[in-house]
Amino acid sequence: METTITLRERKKEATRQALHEATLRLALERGFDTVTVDAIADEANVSRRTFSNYFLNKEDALLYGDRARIDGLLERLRARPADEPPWQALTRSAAAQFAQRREPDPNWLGQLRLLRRHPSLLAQQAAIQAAFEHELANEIAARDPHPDPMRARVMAAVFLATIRTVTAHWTEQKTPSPLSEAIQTGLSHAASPFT
Amino acid sequence: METTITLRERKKEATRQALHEATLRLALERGFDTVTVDAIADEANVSRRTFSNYFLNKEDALLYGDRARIDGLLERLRARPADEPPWQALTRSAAAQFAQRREPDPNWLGQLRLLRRHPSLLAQQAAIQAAFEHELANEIAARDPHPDPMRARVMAAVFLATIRTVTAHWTEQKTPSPLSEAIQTGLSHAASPFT
DNA sequence: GGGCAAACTTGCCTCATGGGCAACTTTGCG
DNA sequence: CGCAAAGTTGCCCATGAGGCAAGTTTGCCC
Repeated sequence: METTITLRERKKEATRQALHEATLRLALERGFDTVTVDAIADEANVSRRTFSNYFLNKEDALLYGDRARIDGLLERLRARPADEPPWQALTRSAAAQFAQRREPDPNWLGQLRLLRRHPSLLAQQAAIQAAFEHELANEIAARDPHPDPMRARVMAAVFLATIRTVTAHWTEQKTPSPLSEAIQTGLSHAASPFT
Repeated sequence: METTITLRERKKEATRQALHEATLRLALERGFDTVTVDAIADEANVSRRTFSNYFLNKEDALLYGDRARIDGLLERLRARPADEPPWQALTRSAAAQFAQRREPDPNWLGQLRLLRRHPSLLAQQAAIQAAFEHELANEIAARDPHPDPMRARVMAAVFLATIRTVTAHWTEQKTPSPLSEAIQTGLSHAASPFT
């Protein structure tokens, strides 16, 4: 599943990754909005036109990692026992996803720092998550003995919003505590009655 | 509070409203992405340059109503007794905000229909709400006897995500039941343990 | 190994857009 | 009534998205 078989596909993935990294690197160097797509394409040694073949815009390219991370989360979720209650499956998947690296990827931290300052990135991130919300909601409904579509969607939305919020908050505080802990705390807040 | 005193301010508001409505009208007629800013400005009898003075882009103009609605929500929240527990204050504010009209504004319904089909609108909406999240979180923290900043933010995010999700869901189902009910149900889902 | 088709990249072009600037018009107020 | 502030507009430019067609690379079958 990991190994993309054909050379063509491996190259494609490499290009995509290169563009993503070029975007991040330049954005951190010069500030996100002063970076042009031309510059990014240059940095990745492809034409500007090729950039457009891979990403819709700078935001999209920068947040490519987010897409991957969320995909990972979804995979973990699907791998969990089918009879596990939805919220527990979500929590455990999140735990697995965020616990993996002892110290977080510096690239990712850089991305988060940018995210905080640029509303256009926030918007794009939300759009990415919204696209996932449906799949997430389906997965949730599949585990619910009395599936209520709206409840499933709300749960999916709450889950994603919590992760996004906690991550943002964690980034702003230079908290020494690991992110995975913060996520668990946040999720438990979201899961317990707000009263 | 309602009456803007000066002529200047009334005119400004009228222009803004005209641009918003022109955007909605044209988007419903021709489809959101085939409408140009030029056409909108024309329809509202101002120059394209003036459009830019009021809104960042088409999405922003279309979602002007959302901004207003959210502002209303915040006002209602602030008007509530200071010692009311946060989640209850939120729920009641939402109830007041959504119960007001017996049958929803057809313009708003049109807007919601567009929202569903256009990710760029979803993104913009999320950005608007994100900008709001801080104020909401502050209001929440102010009501919490043991304020935990992260918890307040999570609560704000959960609240907004729930409203957004329920509204979207309600729009997709032609449910005969009123939106305000759906919102209350959704909020109660979000507030009760997901277990 | 050769060769063909599909996939990918690139350059070129066009149209839309955001926003700076400066001239002009409208409104507020002393 | 007249000036200053606020708002509008036209002009301009840098950037961007994406269609199209020519050129290049890769996959695959003979």
